[in-house]
Amino acid sequence: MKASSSTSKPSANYHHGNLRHTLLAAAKQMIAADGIESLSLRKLADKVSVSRTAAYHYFDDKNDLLCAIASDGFRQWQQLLKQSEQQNQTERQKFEQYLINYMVFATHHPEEYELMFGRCIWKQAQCTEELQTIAHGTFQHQVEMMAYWQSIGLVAGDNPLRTAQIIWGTLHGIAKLFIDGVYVDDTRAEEIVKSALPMFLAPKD
Amino acid sequence: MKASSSTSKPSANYHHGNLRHTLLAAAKQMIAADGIESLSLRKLADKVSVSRTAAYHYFDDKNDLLCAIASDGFRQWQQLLKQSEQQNQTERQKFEQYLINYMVFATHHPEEYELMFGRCIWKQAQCTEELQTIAHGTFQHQVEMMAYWQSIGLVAGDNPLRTAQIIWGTLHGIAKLFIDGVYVDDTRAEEIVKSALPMFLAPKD
DNA sequence: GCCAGCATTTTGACAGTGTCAAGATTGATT
DNA sequence: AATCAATCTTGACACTGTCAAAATGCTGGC
Repeated sequence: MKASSSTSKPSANYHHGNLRHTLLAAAKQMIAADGIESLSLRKLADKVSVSRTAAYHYFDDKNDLLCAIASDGFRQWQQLLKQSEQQNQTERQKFEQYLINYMVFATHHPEEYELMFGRCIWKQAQCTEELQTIAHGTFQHQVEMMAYWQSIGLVAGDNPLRTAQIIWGTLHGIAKLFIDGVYVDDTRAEEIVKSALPMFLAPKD
Repeated sequence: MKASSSTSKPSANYHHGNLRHTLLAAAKQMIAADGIESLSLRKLADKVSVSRTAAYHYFDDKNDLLCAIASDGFRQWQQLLKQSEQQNQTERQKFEQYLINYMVFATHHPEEYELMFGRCIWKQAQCTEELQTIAHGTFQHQVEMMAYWQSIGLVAGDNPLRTAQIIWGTLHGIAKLFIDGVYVDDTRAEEIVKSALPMFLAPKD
C-alpha cells in the first residue's frame, strides 16, 4: 500500500530508515545554533517531525545522545589531527600546528567541545563506554606525541604524562575561557596560544 | 512581642528575617553536596521549610541566586588572596603560593568555582552587574600582580595582560579538568601546578 | 488598643522538561 | 495472507522555573 507515500518522497513518519543519523545531525545543528542547554528532546523531535519519544529507540537517554555527539566530535578531532600530521613540516612546526589546531577546533565547535570535555557528560552524568574509550585513546595519543617531542629535545621536561597534562590544561583553560565568554574576543585565541608556545619549548641552550 | 516565638526558636514560616541569607547558605550546602545541576528552587525551598516561590522576593531569578553565590565565591577568594599576600615571604614564594592557592580553592570548592567561571552564568545566562564588577576587579588585580612580578624579573614575558591570560588559562584548565572529572586524582592537582611553575619563571640567565 | 498599610510569604496555575508503559503502524518472513 | 519484530506514537507522571493573585503577619499612627 505504502499508504503514507503514494508520491515520491517517503517523508512519512514511520521507518524513514536513518532516524538515528537524522537525529544526531539535527541535534548538532540545534546546539550549534542555540547551545547545549537549550536542546530538548521534544524540540529535537519536532524539528525532525517525529514523536516525542521516538529517539528512545536509538538512545537510552538524553545523556546517551549527548555522548554520541561527543564521540563524533572526538572522531572529527582525531581526523583533523591525522591530516595535520601527514603534512611534512619541521617537528617544531608540527607542534605549533597542534596547538593552533586545538584552539581553532575548540573555538569553532564550542558546543561540541563543551560536550567532549565538559562537566555535563564527564561528571554529573556518567559517560558512555564508547565515549570513554575514544576519549582515552585521544589523550593517550597526545601523551605519546609529547613523549616524542620531549625525546628529540623540542619540548621541555622529561615526564611526558605530566607535560601533556599541563599543556592540555593550558589549551583547555584558554579555550574554555573563550568559549564560556569570560574572554570575549575569539579572534585573539590563536594569538594567545602562539605567545604561550615558547613556555613549552626546551631551552635552546 | 515576638508573637511567632513564644518559645525560644522562632521557627515559624513568616518573617524569619534573614531568609535571603538562609537561602544562600542552604543553596551553597546543596550544590556542595549534589552539584549545581541538581539544585532546584523547589528543593531549596523545601529544605528551608518555605514555600516554592518565597525566594522570588530576594532574587529575580534562579540565575540571580546563582550569581549571588558566585559573587560570594569571589569575595571568599579575594579574602584568601589578601591573607596570603600579607605573609611576608620571597616574591618567588608568593607567586608559588598564589598558584597553589588557586588550585586548592578550585578543587575544594568545585561547585562554587564552576559558578564563578563556568558557562552557566557567563554565557547562556547573563551575569549580574554585581558579579561582573567583582569578577572584573579580581582579574584586574591578577594582571597587576603579574605586571609587578614581571617588572622585578620573576615572571617571564613583558606583556602582563597576555601573561596573566595564559597563566590563568593554565590554572583554569587544570582545575577544570579535575573538577569535571576528566583528570581523576584530585590530590595530584597541587603537584601538577608545582611542576608547571618553572614554565612561567623568567630564565635565571 | 485597634486599624490601615506594608513587607513578606503562600496558593494556584501554566508551560516546558525527561522518561516510562502501553498501544499503533509498518515492512519483512514464512 | 498471517505473523512477527522493528519502529514509531499516545498517554501519563513527576519534576522544573515562573507569574499573578491571594493570604498572612508586623508596624506605626490614632
